[in-house]
Amino acid sequence: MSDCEACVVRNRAICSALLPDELAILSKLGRKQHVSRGQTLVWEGDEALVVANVISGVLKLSVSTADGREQIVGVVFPSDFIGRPFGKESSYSVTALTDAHVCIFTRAAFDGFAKEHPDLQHKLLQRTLDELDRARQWMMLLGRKTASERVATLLLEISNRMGSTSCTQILPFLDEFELPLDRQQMGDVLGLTIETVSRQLTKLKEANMISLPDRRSVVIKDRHRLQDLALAA
Amino acid sequence: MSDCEACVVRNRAICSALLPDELAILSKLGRKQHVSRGQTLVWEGDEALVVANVISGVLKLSVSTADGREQIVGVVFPSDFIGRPFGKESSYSVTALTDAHVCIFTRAAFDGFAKEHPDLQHKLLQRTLDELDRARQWMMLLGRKTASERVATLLLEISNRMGSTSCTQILPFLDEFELPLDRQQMGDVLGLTIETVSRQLTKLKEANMISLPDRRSVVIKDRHRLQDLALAA
DNA sequence: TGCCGATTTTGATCTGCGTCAAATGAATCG
DNA sequence: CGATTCATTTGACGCAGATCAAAATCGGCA
Repeated sequence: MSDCEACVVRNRAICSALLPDELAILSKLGRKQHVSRGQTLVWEGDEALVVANVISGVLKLSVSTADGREQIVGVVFPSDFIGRPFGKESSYSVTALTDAHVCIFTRAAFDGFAKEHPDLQHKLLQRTLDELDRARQWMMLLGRKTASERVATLLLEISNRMGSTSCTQILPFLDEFELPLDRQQMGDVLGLTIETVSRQLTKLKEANMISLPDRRSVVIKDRHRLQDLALAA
Repeated sequence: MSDCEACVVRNRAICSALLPDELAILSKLGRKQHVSRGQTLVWEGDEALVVANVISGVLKLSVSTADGREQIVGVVFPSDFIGRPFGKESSYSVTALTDAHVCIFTRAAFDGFAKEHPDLQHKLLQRTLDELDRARQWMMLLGRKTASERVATLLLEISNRMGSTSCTQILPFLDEFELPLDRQQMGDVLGLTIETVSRQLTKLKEANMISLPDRRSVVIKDRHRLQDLALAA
């Protein structure tokens, strides 16, 4: 793999737990790979043979039923970690929502390296704990929030996640951003249909909380009111 | 704390990662505590000051909205780990569903010990990854499954979890068991109302997939059909 | 610039589950 | 052992969001 020291996510990915010489060893185990929008990196139910760091782009983690219903169970951004180290088949598919670059490892190679590097495992544990907290917050959304609360929550969540990984790095969130998801995918994250998502967006627009310059863009015009709605107060 | 070597969950809890002399040190940091049914160990939003292992009993992890809606985001059984090590406030409450015994540590003491014991952190990482997989499967349930599919899934899940922690230890699941949840709590796990849960149970009973000897007992009479329903095929 | 296919929005209608209310059953206690 | 209380079930009805259908809008490309 090319130079890790120059990697744009060097300081945010789990690699930040490593010293330069350790990083050099790890870099030999992985390789940089391009993933095109729509391409699936890991299939639900397959043995998880690879893990990866996201360098650029956005990917979804999704679960499907036999009859074709889909639920997106996670969205990963640059510097996030993908995959299931230490055994087990993957319980979800990983698919690129935008063109992406990932830094990919075979699970066997990564596991072996991780065993020898407690600091890396510590970083991974913290990340996994954070991810679990996020998943649980989302369970509240899916189990108990109304459609408008769900859509408001998603917009704020994306605003926050995109902000913290934006090039500027300074803003905690962005008031204007491009959605990495289309309407169908927003429905799949929120447990709603495409029509309901569309209707709720129109309502938020009419209530002057947001505007929608084009189908992929969102401008948050009244963050405060959007937050009140999202919190389900 | 009393003798860890004799602990009933010694071989299943994260402590199994430790050697006898390490265990002796850890045991000095914690203490055994009784928690009565209904008692809350950790409050949502509070700084997470304790972590614990469950020795006996069942506890729920729950999230609430300002206006009183509740979602149960996890149910923990004997040998499971509770809490959020390494900083952060707790994003959920922990409350006993039955009388319970836990082996409790201050977070500071546990964090310090864990830092020195990579094997413990490794165990904790695996457990957290498993928990995350379970949470994501539950997101599919909450986002996309119908009421009857949800109830079927819950019954099978409890059957499995209770089986693997039962005294016999041999069975992968139990066909007869006591529910640790009442109807309201089942609704709170499933994102349904108490009435819907009750109606679906009646339907499953009428379809001869289960029987309900009393309000807390369930007998699975046709696991195969129940599984088909749960899988949403 | 104007056409074509895909995405999104909007409209009309339906339905699964929620809400409200009452009846039944099971546990506790004097 | 009957009275009280709480949990659960059952019934009637309403509504948020799903479904089905059509119109509008956007993006790409010749």
